[in-house]
Amino acid sequence: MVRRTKEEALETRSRIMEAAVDVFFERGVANATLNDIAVCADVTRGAIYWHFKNKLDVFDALHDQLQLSFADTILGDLRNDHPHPLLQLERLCSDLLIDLEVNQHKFKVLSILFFKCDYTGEMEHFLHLQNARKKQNTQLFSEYFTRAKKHKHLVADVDTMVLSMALMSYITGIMVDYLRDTNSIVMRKYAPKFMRFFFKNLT
Amino acid sequence: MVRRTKEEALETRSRIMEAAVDVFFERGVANATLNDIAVCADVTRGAIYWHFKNKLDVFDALHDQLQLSFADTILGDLRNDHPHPLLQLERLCSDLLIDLEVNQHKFKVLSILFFKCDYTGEMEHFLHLQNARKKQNTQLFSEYFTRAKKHKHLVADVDTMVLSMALMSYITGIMVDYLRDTNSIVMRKYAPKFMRFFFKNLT
DNA sequence: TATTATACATACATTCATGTATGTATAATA
DNA sequence: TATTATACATACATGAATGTATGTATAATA
Repeated sequence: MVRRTKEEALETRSRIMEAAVDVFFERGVANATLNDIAVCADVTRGAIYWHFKNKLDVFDALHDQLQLSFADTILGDLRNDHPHPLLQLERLCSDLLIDLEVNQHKFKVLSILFFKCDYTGEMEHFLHLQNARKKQNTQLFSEYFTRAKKHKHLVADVDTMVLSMALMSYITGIMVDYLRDTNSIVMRKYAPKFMRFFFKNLT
Repeated sequence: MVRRTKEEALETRSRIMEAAVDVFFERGVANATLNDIAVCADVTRGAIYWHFKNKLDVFDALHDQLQLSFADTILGDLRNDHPHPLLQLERLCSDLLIDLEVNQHKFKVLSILFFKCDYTGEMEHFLHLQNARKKQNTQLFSEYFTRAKKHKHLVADVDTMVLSMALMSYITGIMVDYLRDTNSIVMRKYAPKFMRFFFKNLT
């Protein structure tokens, strides 16, 4: 029994979160027990109850982390004033998809969100969060199209919001299908193809 | 305590399945108890254990039912030798999406599959089933494109499988986004728009 | 340096769903 | 019509996860 420093405590907290990712990924959120997570993080349940209110609170932390990372990526990309916004967006989307193949952490967390948890009861709240984020991200996507209009790369009468929603759903679908069956395609090869197809009749 | 006839027994079985849909939809598969389902179906757990092995077996029945219905719809449509396969497929996809808004049962079951269950442990099996079905349905989709090539509606050098996969993912994404937030769009209005956009550069 | 709050570990009580075993009235069947 | 299998209902034992209460060694702080 040792009293940890504040630094060590923070490290414990993030170890718990990493362990939660692994346990949620393998056992599912509903089926995962706090003891599973504790064992995986090499602590006891006491530690988890110290850092988090309960299992939901752990999930909440993971959820928040991912949601923010997505919006950040887009916002960061938007700061770059690209001469051809459509190509810029095409590249961004392609990269987002390919990142699933590269970034093991994102892959696991997204797999959890799509396939390893049920959004009922207190979990339903997270669907609302996802919807809110989706609307924000759709807005961000439409910004690319608006810029494209200014560059005369896009005819003025297209509905940028419908276009953004379509693109968002397209990406969601590709992600879902990929996460469900990782072996079905190699993202590095197919993501550009899929995206090229979408943007082909725009550029 | 009455002994039911065979007819009544079959009715009991389907009542249990319907109740399961409602309970799974509200409480989630993992969180739903067999007692919840029993109460909802106005029977006891004994009845469920008589008709099904356990909760997973109930889910399996629901899963099977839906999977078959989808393939049937496509196969039935393919029997119709339409003069313009691309428009035929566009219409089919649009109808499939709009059906979510009309058919309450499909809506609930698909919501369960996407958002109310986690595919871990013994549930993982169903992901494999879904992958297998997806491959079959993608094949069926590509049949439309192959026919379109014969009609010279599609240039010969496009990869029909990639096109089918893209379309499949597109539909998946639209479904997921719609099921997650039913109020975001009116399918009757947007499904044709989304589909038109996809087929615009093909037709 | 004395005190206090921290960062956990340990122990316990409660709840609750599951599977199974058993009971039983009555269709089905011969 | 007698028998048997059916279609459930009821009762019970088991296990397991949760939340909390309590213990404690030591950073932090004054």
